[in-house]
Amino acid sequence: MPEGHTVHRLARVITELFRGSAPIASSPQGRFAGGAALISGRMCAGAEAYGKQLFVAFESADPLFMQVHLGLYGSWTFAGDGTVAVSHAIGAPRKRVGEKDTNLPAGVAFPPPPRGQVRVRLLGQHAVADLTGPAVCKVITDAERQAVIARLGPDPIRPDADPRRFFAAIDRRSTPIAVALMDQSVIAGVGNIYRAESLFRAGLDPHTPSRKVAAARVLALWSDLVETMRRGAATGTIVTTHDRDSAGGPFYVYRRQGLPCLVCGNAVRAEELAGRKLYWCPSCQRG
DNA sequence: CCTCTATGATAAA
DNA sequence: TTATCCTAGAGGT
Repeated sequence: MPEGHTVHRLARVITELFRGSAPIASSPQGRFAGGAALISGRMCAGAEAYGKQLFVAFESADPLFMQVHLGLYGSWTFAGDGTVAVSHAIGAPRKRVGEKDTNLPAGVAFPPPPRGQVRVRLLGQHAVADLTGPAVCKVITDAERQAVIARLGPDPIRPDADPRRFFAAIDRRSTPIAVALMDQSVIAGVGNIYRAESLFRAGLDPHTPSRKVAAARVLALWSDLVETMRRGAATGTIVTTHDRDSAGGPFYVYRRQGLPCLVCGNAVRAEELAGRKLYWCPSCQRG
C-alpha cells in the first residue's frame, strides 16, 4: 500500500486542485453513488492526512468529510485540462514509484473518460481526480472523523505529532517491535517498507519484544521515521539507503530476501509475521 | 484462462 | 490464525 507519505501527498494535491471550488462528485462504478450525491456541488475546504487516513472536507450546515483509506491497492489518478499542473497517479505502487506532472496531450478532450473501476470522480473546472480500489470510502461527520483520528497513534509526518504517545505505546506492548510498528494505534502511517527499513537503520532485531527496546533506541527510531517519512512525503518516493549505500537500491532489506545485505554481505531473510512479510538482516539487526 | 502478488485492515473462528 | 474485501498487473497454462 501507499504508506503515510503517499497519503500526505494526496492531501496536498487534492487541496491544491479543489479547495475553494465545488467539484462535481460522481461514482462511475456505482458503488459510491449515495456518498457522491451527498458531497457533489459542495464547496471543498481542502484535504488532510492523518497516518494512512485521508479526509476531504466539504462545507455544509454540519461539515461533511469524505474518508478514504487506500488499503492495499487503492490509488488516485489525476488529470488536468492543461491550465494546471497535476500529479498523474498517486497510490498503488505497482506501475510507478514516483509521479510526474502530466496534463492531457493537446487535443484530448477534458475530462478524460474514467479508466477501470472508478469509485469516485471529483470533477472541477480544470482538473479531475479519480479514485479506484479504496478499502474505505465513505461520507462521515466531523465527530466520526475525530473518532477515527482518536484511534490513531502519532503520525511522524505531522508537525503536531506527540512522540510521547509513541514511547508510551511501545512501552506497553510485549509483541515484537516489528508488529508494534505496523499497529496504527501505536504509530500512524508506517507500513511494511518503513517498518522493515527503519528497524534495519536502527540495527534492531524485529523480534525483540516492544517494551524491551531501550528508551534511547525507541527515541532514535522515532527520529529516524520522522526524517525518512517526511522525505518520502516531500519526494513521493521511499529511499531509506544512506548515500554511501544508495548504489545498491532504495532499500536495505525490503523485498531483498536471499540477496546480500548492502552493509555486511550476509543474506537478507524474510518470514511471515502476523500476516505480513517481514524482511531483515540477522547480522546487522541484533539489538 | 488461471493463479499469484501487493507499501492494508478487519471480522470471524 | 484464517478468511475476506478492494483492484490491476504479471506470469503461467
